[in-house]
Amino acid sequence: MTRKVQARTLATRDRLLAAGREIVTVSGMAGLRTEEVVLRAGTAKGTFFAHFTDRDHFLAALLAESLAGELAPLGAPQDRAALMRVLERVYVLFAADAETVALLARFSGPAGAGLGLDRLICEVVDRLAEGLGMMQARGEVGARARPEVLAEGLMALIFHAAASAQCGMHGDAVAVRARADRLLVEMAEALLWP
Amino acid sequence: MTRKVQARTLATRDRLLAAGREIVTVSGMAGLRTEEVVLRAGTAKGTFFAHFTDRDHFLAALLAESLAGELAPLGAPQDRAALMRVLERVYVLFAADAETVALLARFSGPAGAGLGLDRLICEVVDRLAEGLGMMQARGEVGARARPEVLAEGLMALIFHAAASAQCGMHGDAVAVRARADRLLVEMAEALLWP
DNA sequence: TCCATAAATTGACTTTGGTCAATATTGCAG
DNA sequence: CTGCAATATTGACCAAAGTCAATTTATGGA
Repeated sequence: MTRKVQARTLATRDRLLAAGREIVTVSGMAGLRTEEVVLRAGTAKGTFFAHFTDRDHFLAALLAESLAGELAPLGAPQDRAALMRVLERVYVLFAADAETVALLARFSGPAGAGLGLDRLICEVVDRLAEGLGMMQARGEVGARARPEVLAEGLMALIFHAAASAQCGMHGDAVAVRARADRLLVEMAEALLWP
Repeated sequence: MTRKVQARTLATRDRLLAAGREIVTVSGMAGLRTEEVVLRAGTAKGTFFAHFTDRDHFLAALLAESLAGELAPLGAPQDRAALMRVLERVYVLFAADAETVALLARFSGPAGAGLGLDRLICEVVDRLAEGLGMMQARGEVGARARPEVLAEGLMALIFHAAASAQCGMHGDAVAVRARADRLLVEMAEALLWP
């Protein structure tokens, strides 16, 4: 017989996530140790892995929390300029650091179902598609593809630009970033050309 | 004073890579243990890490070897049909498994400089751009962006489709794959529309 | 209230990636 | 050929993720 989730369970999960949040703000995702998480949360190691499949799933949950707060305010863009602002904003969030890029690559698709990240991305795509549909109706954007396809294409460009912007240990990080940025804009223009 | 690379060094590196190749064909990338690699190669653990930064860099080197053999035969596509065949081929190679997708996401950009993967991708992009340039001249493909930009955009779409095709533990893997496949084609058409 | 059992938690233990001071081998100048 | 400095190799050791049998705690029916 299957029972309802205990309040205790949710409380423990929240304590773990809160601990994770604290650590990430101080040491970044790369510096997060599960030992330290359970220490701060006041649980045993096993509890951590009873709640989250592995370290990466935990980080993905933290990232989803954090991105949700940033992405929620972004509504459907009403014109080309607003669209480009949204793309730029999402790109900046996604390219924040190498960990973020890796987590998004791994969990933003169907593989991340149930973690929050996938739904988050879907919502952004839906809002983009909504805006694109209106722009297509006004002839502001080409109608060579359905709005949903265009929206997903734009997300693909953002992911790619974010990945490209992750320059390992080069000194020319700024140049690489600028190039990725420009590429995103040029490709978006090509895709949207009326 | 800096000396020339010893033959011994290259031999050791080759033994490690050969061992890795064997293991991957049997157990896949996820099943590769560094212990087993050095056991088969007949070296100490430390030698492995003297040659490769970490396990992922080693896997990236293996992947680069393997992809090089597959990508080299692909010339510059002469027309739209040939272009779509190349895209499909590259997509299939990249979407082979979750490890491949993750490695490409991490090392195909500037972060993977010197590992071979980045150059491999660049070569494909260059050949695509070459073909696209000719097609643009014939009016077969839209000239809304420079050929190099279009080529990189197409690679972005391939990466995205490959990532989307990685369905964790769902039974509907086939449906997900088909959706990713269709998306790639539709977005490519939108980008190339004359 | 009481008990059977599902669910949650524990922490010692295992696995595995990665380090490093010590050692062995090689290239090269004299 | 010889000695020395650069390079390569070694393997014991460490750090941290992840496991699991045992234990505790909550739930819902009788």
